[in-house]
Amino acid sequence: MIDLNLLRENPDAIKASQRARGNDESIVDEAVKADATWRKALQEYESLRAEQNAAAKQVGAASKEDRPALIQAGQLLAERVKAALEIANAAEVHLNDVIWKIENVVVDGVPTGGEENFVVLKEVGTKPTFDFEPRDHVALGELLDIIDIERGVKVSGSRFYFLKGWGARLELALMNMALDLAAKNDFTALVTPTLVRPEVMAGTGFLGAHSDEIYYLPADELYLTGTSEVALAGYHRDEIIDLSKGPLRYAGWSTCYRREAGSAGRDTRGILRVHQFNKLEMFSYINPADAEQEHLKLLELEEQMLQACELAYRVIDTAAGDLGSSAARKYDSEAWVPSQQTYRELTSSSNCTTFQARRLNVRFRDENGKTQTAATLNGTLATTRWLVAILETHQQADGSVRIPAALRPYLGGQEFIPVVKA
RNA sequence: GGAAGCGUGCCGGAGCGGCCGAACGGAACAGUCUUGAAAACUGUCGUAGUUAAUAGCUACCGUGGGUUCAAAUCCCACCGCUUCCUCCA
Repeated sequence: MIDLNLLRENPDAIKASQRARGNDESIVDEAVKADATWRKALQEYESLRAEQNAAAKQVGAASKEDRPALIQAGQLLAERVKAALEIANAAEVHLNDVIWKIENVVVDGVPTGGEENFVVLKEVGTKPTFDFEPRDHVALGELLDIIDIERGVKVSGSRFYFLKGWGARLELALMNMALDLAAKNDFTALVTPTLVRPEVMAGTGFLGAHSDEIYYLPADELYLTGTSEVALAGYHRDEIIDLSKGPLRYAGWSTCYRREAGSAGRDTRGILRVHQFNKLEMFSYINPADAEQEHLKLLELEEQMLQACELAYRVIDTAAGDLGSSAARKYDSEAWVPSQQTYRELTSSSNCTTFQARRLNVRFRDENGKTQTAATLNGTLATTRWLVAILETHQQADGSVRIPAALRPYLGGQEFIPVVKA
């Protein structure tokens, strides 16, 4: 949710953001109008209510004889109050309807345009070259007997899989390495719930246009989360958190569930795009003044992970039109996937400024003791998808896969994943 | 799943339908005293909306409805917690 004060003081800034995103600008004018209407209605109601409160007090103090007349007057007043309240409530509902449609105001410097208008900030590492015909991760998974897609489909349907043997261990090793890195950098580990209430899901901004991406359990009114970001953002909902000793940082591990409703036919091969995977997510609660700096820190840690996995990658600054509704800026890092001869997203880090926290009512006390809405940021430190890039990048001619040195301590020192099928 | 009880401010804990945004205690903060500290004493001590306003007004006593001139206080529903029983790990 955007800041109402910004709407009142500088609606043009919001319009500019809407333009950059390719969103409707006129909704800002509508919001300004709705806000004014609501405030007027609210004042109307409040002054009537004040009158009523005073009148009710008189009844209490009045003598037996005077009471009937006062009560009768009060009855009339009560009706007017009720009517005024209804008007004010309706105005507030309308205001919220409009205001919730406005997406977060983008940070200065975010490239304008749509999905293809991203700016490449850097390219790191050398893309692997092979003096043999490289296999894709599906072939490698079969050869090494570490990814069983066939049985995943048998048990759960398309876009499901089993990780097996070294595959399962590799994923856990990756998660553990990421967790260690996070812990070293002041992130508290959290294993989070993956079923959340509607308010939390809505608060994080996932129930907007893309709500059909989300699994929902109507019998229990719970949503399955597509990322632990949801639980991590809800963690401090309705709290005044203490940021006086610095930001609150969490590293949330969870399984993630995505319906992939809009991507039928896309990435159908392998485990690049699946309904269920695991992820370690960084999440920071911070003073908004420090949010951009924190964003760079998250990116830096993501890069450390990519480098530890010895992957070639690039970092992009996502264009405004491709940002999620909560994000004011988003950096993605994409690793080179040899079988596709292209970069694929492995991490995504968003600065949500105060947008998410305002919806979830997460505040802190500033230097003056005043409560202020906190800023929230999130970033990926590891996901199951990383296995795709790792396996394909480090494959050998015989199909075995070299394990990056940084991961070996988490795998009992193992250096290669051996071929088990001829 | 069945039964009973309970949900009040940072915590504990009062609260006859009007005088309750809420007693009292603790914690915290500030000050007095003290060489310093403790103790004692004094004071401050919720959040939000509206407003030019740290004035006023409004709202909030689990949540949502209702009754009433007036609700923390009565009624209904829901949610949560505790205990007992049952069940299952």
